[in-house]
Amino acid sequence: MSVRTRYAPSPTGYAHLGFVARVLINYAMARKNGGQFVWRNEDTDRDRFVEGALEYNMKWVREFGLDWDEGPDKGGPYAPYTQTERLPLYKEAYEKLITNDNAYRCFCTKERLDELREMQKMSKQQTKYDGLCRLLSQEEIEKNLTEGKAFTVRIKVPKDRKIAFDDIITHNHVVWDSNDVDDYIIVKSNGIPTYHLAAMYDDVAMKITHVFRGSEWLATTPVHVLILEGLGVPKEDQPQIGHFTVILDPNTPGKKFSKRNSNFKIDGLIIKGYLREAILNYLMLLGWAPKDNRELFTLTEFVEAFGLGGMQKANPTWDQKKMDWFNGHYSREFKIEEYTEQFKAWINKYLLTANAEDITTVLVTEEMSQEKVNSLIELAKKTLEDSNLHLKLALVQERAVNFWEVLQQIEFFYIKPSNVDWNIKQLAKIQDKLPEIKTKIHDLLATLDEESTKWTQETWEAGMRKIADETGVKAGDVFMILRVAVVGGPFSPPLLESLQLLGKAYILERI
RNA sequence: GGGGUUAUCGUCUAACGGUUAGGACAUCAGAUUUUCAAUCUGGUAAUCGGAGUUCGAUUCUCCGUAACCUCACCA
Repeated sequence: MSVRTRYAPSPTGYAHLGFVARVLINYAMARKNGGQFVWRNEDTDRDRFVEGALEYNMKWVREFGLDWDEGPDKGGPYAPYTQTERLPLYKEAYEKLITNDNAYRCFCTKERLDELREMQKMSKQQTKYDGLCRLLSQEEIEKNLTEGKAFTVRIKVPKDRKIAFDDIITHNHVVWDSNDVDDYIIVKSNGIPTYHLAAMYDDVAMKITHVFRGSEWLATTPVHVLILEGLGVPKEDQPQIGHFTVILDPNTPGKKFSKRNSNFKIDGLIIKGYLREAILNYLMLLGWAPKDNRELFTLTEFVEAFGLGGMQKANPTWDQKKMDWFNGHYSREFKIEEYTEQFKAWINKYLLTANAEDITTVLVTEEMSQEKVNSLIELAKKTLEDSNLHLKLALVQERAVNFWEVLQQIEFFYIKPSNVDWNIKQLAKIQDKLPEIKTKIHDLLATLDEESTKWTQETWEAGMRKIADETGVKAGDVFMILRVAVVGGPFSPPLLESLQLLGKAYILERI
């Protein structure tokens, strides 16, 4: 039997990187085994439905280079792949469950349920349905039905039984006492099934062999086992189920990473100019590790190396430093032409198309104002026109973590630094000599003809060292003075190479 | 409170019941260097606690502890 996995999000919100991590596992499992990967649209919650969420989430998963074989957008042999288009199927299923006494209609009102729960909480009892409607006679049920009373359908959990399943990720044999399991509602009073019924029914109907889902589903797994049994699905036709970890936020220890952290927005890192392959690679290793501890994987290499044995049980914490390291690694691997193309693609595709809100939440920080962000975006447009862009990028490629940093590091090539900060540690002791040295550097460069053979880094360097001798300061300090004048601060790409690209007029204007 | 899951350096993790408990990121020191990086070399750093099984426990069992998930007509 062919391996089939699925990713089944509900279109109730916008995806975050946790989505991508989960798709990655399902995708790898299917691809590794030559099977199919299915996208199913679980839109049974009409109240929380968000228009456009499905399309948005699909678009971004695709941006990461992940694709699926069957889904609401492309159809397939088990269509439809949107649950609200499958309602008649579920109806048939739950009627069968009722007929076979695996489920029952519950006419309790929301108010009674709320009251019941309140009372149980107050008396520190387990909050659980009390089973009142289990007691209804056939006559009472018929009467309620003819009166048109609204009802939900609940799973009828048997008494005094063990319910067990084997988790294919944690490799646990998990056992529940059925008396601890609630009679969950599997069909709402509007006739639409809840996750429990719809997902189980569809996994079987779509011949899904392996279900990888979040650990939030572990607690309701006994319900799912019961539904599968009640539906009469033989063991060998049931999907195998595994629960995987959630990614934790280092800023709020022990808490799930949320989209509120802009680094976890699905497009947050992308807008900052991180590379897809780097993000993907980092995500692979959050929750999975190979026996040999290899860390660098392309998507195809990951698929090749993937195995259930490497799945982790404990929740990992996001480490931005490691994310940065991966991005630096992949950035440095590019030839400069490719790197330049990637940079331009980032500007065109992500930076300039991002909406104002995304820009603000992702790029504006304590250190960077909205005005600064806006001016850098203007700069980004300008770099697109620069035929010498690749020469500048070559100087910053190995020292920037992401493209947004690149932009900041090449800014001085285009814009004269507005607030030059001379108050730096290295120059603290020679503040009084600054004017003299600046004049000498200016003279040195001003007297050289840009067209002449003397206009070289060697000449500059020799001249700079001579100035150092004459004024009795360290050569490094003289270089630093020139650096601060030209760049505006103590950090820069290689100085002389930068000057060469800048040109004489621009240098003299600044020193 | 009930049920379930998890626990190795700061972080991600490796270790048929037998290793000086390994690697990566981070960190520290050194080399290189006109700055910052990058690169190279080296160092610091961990088995949650307590019993038990065993010749021997990071690994198996039990008891604690902590964290997470769940206890909705949400998924």
